[in-house]
Amino acid sequence: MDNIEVRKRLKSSGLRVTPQRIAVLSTLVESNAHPDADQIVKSVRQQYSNIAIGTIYHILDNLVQKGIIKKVQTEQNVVRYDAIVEPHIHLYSGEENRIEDYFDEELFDLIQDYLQKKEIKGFEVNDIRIKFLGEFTKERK
Amino acid sequence: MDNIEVRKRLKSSGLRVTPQRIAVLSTLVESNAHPDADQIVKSVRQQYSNIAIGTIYHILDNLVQKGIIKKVQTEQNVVRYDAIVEPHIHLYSGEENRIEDYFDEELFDLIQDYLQKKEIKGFEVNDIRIKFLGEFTKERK
DNA sequence: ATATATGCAAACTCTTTGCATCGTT
DNA sequence: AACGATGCAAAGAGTTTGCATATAT
Repeated sequence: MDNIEVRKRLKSSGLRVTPQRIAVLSTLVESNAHPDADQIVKSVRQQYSNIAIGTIYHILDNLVQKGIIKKVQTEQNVVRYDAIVEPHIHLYSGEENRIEDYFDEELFDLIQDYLQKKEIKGFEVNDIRIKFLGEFTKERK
Repeated sequence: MDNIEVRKRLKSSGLRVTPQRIAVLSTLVESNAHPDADQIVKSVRQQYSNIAIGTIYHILDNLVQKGIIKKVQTEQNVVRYDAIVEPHIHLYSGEENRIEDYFDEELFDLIQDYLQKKEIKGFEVNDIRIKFLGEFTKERK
């Protein structure tokens, strides 16, 4: 996704299009490492050396509110961010503290179908989060 | 589970059986609310008024290391704890910040079977974490 | 007796907040 | 011009750490 597309996404969400927001969202879109706020700060500061940490947190909050990005929880105590909002699975290695995306529509369909047949009493499901904990092997390294 | 069972669990894991550990683990076993460290401190202090926060964190870490309890991530930035280590799903309402357990062996079997047939390239799955985000309806309230 | 656990307090990390200034619409 | 966004610094929450003392084995 290029900058024009990033600007469009911001604009259509009703957020003002500022250089800082473009930089934050671009960074996130270009990264597949699910960076935390600190990593985003470091990355964005290569371009905007004086962007404030508070601003980064504000922007990330804005983007989450608008559904443009998602928060990712980790075993550590740090929020990470993901620019992919389509359903997907996170492969997580605690040893490496590494998150990779794993797309498997078939599996999601399987679960969706299951939930439709056998609904949960007293709970309405809006979103499904699946995480596989484990270890990355050579092929993926 | 009574205190004797809690002591057994601690002992068989190799941890020294201290009153503080018994209190922390008992609290966790008796709660189904997936409490965070602060809530555990408050609960345990009804019995041991001078237990230190640092000690609670130490104990919780010990228990997690030994696989007696598990950490639970939430949308907020607080770690919560779960004494149930068997596979189960978490129903989570952000509005209420509430986590409920949902046991569904059939669904886990479904996923297990699926993973056995179609393994993920470059990743070995050790644990599956599933969370449904949504809203609790009247019946469950 | 020894190794480990606890209590306490200080330190640390990540995140949030208040407020003046700046920039987008 | 007006409202919202940014920068800065201080504060806050949750968690970790160091060290002396206490306790389980």
